[in-house]
Amino acid sequence: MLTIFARCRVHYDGRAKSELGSGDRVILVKPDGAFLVHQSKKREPVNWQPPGSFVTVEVREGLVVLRSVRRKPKEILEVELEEVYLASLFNAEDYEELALTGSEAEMAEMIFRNPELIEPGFKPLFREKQIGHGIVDILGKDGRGNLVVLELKRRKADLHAVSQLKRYVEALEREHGKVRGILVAPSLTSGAKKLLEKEGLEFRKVEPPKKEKLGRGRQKTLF
Amino acid sequence: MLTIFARCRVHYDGRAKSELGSGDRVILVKPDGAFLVHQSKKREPVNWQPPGSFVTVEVREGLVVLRSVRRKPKEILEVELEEVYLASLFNAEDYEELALTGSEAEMAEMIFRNPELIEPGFKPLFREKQIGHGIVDILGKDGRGNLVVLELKRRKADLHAVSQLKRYVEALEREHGKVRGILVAPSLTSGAKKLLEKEGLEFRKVEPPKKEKLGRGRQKTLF
DNA sequence: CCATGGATCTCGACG
DNA sequence: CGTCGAGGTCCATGG
Repeated sequence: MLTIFARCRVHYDGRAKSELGSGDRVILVKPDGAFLVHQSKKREPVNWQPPGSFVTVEVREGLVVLRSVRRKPKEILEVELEEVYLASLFNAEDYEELALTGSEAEMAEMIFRNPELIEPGFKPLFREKQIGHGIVDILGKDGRGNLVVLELKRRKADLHAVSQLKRYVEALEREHGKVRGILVAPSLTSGAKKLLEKEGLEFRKVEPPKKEKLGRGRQKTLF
Repeated sequence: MLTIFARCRVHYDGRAKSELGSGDRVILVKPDGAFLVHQSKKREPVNWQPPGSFVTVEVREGLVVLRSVRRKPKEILEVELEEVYLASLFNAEDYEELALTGSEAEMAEMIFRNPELIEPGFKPLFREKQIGHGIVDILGKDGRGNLVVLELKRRKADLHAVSQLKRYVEALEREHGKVRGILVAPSLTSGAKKLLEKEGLEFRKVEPPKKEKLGRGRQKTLF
């Protein structure tokens, strides 16, 4: 990894186009082609290039210019180095992957193992099931044999989540009869609650589970 | 800005929970409280804390531990430094803001200045208009006096965009009569096209404009 | 390659 | 502060 502290200008053209005037930034170039330009504020880089991009260095009018090019979509990022304060190369050895818990995927596993979290008699049948217009989180049946669609959210559900659920319910109702739609989340925004009620959809309060023992991130390759 | 190259372990608990075993990473701590841990791959930090978090340093069992705490939601990030290869402090002076063109906001401006991009006789009336369930990009009327909702996307529109548009149309049709919904984007995904047609919604191909002369980012405060 | 949807999304705007 | 939606979103997963 190459890290540079420098006063620089940045030019980007691709999906959009941007200019950034002269100022001090941290530049990070990763071996996979990822390229980051960070100002002294915010979590997000002010400019960047994703992994798979290719870096070159050239001198233009006495200035060193870093140029990162991405194919498909065609994007070009150029950093004019006006004054380099420090440049360092870091050969990072890292064989570890992040192990994370509390995801929506774990909510789904929990519901499959414990369907009464939704309601007594609920039977989950499919996971990530492709239907007419989209991919349903969980498709199952209730105690009376009605088709039930679950839309899971690991955090507070908003209007978008309700629209998503409604789209699935309507797609399924074209082939089957009445279909129940249940939004499963820790909570709802005020607007989501209003729309949910108006559309005749349901809500179950469920928190994403946090495992105590976190496996290695590699575990995911075992499935 | 503080930058550290180190072999470290990372522990996070908050909205989710994660563990990252020992390996070499770049750690970036910004004066606004943003805290980033980067592995040698990907554009995204493997662990982070957003701006507004507070960093402390402590020594635990002979190891230096960086601890970043966020209030609301309560989140804790801890980095155990096992071996520090380099640590540097960079006093970055930067008064420039990014000037970006090609955004959805600029698509909207273009349509207000040039409504026939949608169709002859179209009259845009409101921008970012709050309606029953959400906020409409552009609300206007067509040549025959019908209410028209535009949903703009700066890139290829997907199923999600169609659901959004449909939600707006249905909310408006509760009060007014027939309402036309038009998705305005450079292109559509296959699934979006199918759903759009089934729902009786329309599509107009429009590319986000790229300005030639980019103003300072500050310009946005003038509106 | 495209399509789909999650994310510790982040970020800005508005009420 | 919560709600809402954009984003050069990035990213993994399937077809």
